[in-house]
Amino acid sequence: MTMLPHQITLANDLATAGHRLTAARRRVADLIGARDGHFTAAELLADARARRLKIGRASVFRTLDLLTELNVLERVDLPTGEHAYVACRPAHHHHVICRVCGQVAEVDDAGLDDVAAEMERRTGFEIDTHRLELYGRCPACRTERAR
Amino acid sequence: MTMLPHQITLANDLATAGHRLTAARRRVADLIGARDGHFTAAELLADARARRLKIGRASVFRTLDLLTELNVLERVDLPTGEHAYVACRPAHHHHVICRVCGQVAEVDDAGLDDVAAEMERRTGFEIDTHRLELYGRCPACRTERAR
DNA sequence: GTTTTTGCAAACCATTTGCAGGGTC
DNA sequence: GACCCTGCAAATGGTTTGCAAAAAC
Repeated sequence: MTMLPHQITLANDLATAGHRLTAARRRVADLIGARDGHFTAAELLADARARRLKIGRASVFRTLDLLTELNVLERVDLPTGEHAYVACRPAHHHHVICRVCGQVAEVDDAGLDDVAAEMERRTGFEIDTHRLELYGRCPACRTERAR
Repeated sequence: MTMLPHQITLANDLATAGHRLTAARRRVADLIGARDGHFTAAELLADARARRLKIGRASVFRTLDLLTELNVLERVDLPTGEHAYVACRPAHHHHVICRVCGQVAEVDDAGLDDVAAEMERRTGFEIDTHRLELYGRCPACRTERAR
């Protein structure tokens, strides 16, 4: 449930997982670190262009995939249908997403397992995974004028 | 938590919501009714072609959007990243999706609200929506050989 | 008759892939 | 030096759009 800078971690994770620490990857990691909240591949690409960084479209996608595999990035589907990514620690589970500013907070299961168990009981399904995404307004955006 | 035939409903809903009940829409509704579990736009299109029904690609997408707006269809994002649709009642509920056969069961909140409330408390966010998708194996696929 | 829908094809957008050159270990 | 990674541009796959003809009300 915290929002930490991840850029250092990102680069590290790449290196330690037996992947080469290249300029392109470092740039993508920086761009991600410079953002907070969720972001799409397109936004990252735009950021890169804005900063006049030379990164190929494909490399951005490839790096995003790689980081997702390493579990330092997670892909979420926004209610709009867009695919976004959020940086997060490799254990954690669910995301609360601010629909005003895009800020993301992480929360642990907080009893969700029990709910899943209950649903398992009711449906007869054997449930092995679940995805929960919550949307609302972050503390900052809440106070900012009733709106 | 049931799986009912929806085709009749689908057509009805269209008509009563001030939309024209056209051949194309009726065909899409039939195709949806003939499926159980989730399906993608592409699958529906394939079904139509298989049955030699004349429906334009665009009409399928347009009808799908329309039905989604009417809340008789819901769009879910499979873990694979695919977009699928499931027919369902226009109330708040969640889906349990069988990863073997694609069968979908509906469940109501079963205590999720409390979990959400807890997460609200912990993060300071004001949560107004959530999406939960559960994946596993349905009763039928469970019994079908340990696998 | 007016307004909504359709089907088609082209347009679009996001993501992927093949490949030759360049960088990293 | 070997292998991994990059950038590019072209290919792809899914979804949308513009428009004139056709259907619904």
